[in-house]
Amino acid sequence: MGRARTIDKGRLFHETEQLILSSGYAGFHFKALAGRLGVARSTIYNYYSKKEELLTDFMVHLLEQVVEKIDKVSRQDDAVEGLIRLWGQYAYMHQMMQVMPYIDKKATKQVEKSAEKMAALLAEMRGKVKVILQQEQQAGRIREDIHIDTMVGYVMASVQIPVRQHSEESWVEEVTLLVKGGLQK
Amino acid sequence: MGRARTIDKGRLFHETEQLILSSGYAGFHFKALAGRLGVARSTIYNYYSKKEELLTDFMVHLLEQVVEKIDKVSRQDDAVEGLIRLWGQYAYMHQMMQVMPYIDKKATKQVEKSAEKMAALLAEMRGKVKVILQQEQQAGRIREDIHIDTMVGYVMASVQIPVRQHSEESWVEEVTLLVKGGLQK
DNA sequence: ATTTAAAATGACACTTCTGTCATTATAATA
DNA sequence: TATTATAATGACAGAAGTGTCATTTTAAAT
Repeated sequence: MGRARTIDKGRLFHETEQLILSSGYAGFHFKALAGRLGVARSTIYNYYSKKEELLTDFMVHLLEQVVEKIDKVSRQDDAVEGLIRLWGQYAYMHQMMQVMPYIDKKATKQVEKSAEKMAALLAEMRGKVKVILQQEQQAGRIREDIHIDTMVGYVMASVQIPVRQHSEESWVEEVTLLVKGGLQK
Repeated sequence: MGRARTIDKGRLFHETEQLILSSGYAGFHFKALAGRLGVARSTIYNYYSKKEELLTDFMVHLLEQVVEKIDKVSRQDDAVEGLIRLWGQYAYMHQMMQVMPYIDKKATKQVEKSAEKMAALLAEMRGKVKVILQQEQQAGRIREDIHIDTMVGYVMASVQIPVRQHSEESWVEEVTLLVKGGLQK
């Protein structure tokens, strides 16, 4: 019994993502979110009592998705290409992550907890990339004259290479060539 | 005659930069800025009547510096290494640029004008990097099987490889090796 | 049809940033 | 020392976001 809910976590997350991508952290507030959802602002407080809680909860959700996919990638044949392909799919994640530093992590206990989880997931992500590169090193496919953490940073940074003048597939192809072989002939 | 100014554009720019680097766009407002400068908030309005004007004016200033330095780099022996070294010096510029999308560019005519100039300077920057890469191609030092714009994006993205566990010099060295030669042995 | 539990809502008080302006302070000049 | 031009300041009104709560709406159960 009782009245049926008009919004669910799925829509909440989807509109949160869209709002941040279009307006950034400064433009992310419950008034704008309510407008997108077609409900009154106060309605959102029935789901999350602070915008920081909604945001960090969503971020954790997003990172968990990506970490899971990295696991699949690491079991693939060409793991480096797999990573680049994953970056292509989650290119917007990076933009989402950039709002992290501005979140007041001490807003509530819940936020604090989610923030810790986010940090842990990001570390896990870097760790998994590192393992992949080390596997490639052992297979003799990757150089050993450079600090492994620099190479991890290098692979992670490639997510930011802008695309989208050609197809996503050709982006993956070209970026993989560059990350593996560099600029040189 | 008249009272002497207590702040100048140099300090204004410096504190603007520091404030954005530490608090992002959300934390950039005249109250915080006045605190850093040690003056009343209303004092800043004697210099800039909108925060968007101050911000865009500063951005133009910053971009002009970098564009000028790219010119020097392009006349260097190893231009690609020169670019990476420049990225090392201006690593924070990228973080500054990320606030651009959130600026209300129609705040005033002045802001509109500066925003146009910023876009032009960014395009000029990319253009200069492109020319450098084309020169390297003609010298036979760089591959020709990948869209030039993808390569420009690749070089620009390398600014985001995190450093700073080792020295800045070893960052330049390692990142140059990676950008030129990739991960492969 | 009535009851009821849960969800949605609008109104209210609060906080923070914005932009202006009359007043006050100060350095140079007469 | 008195004058004057310019800079700095605090106070004010306004705009926008936050979080709460009493009231209203609605779907299901009786």
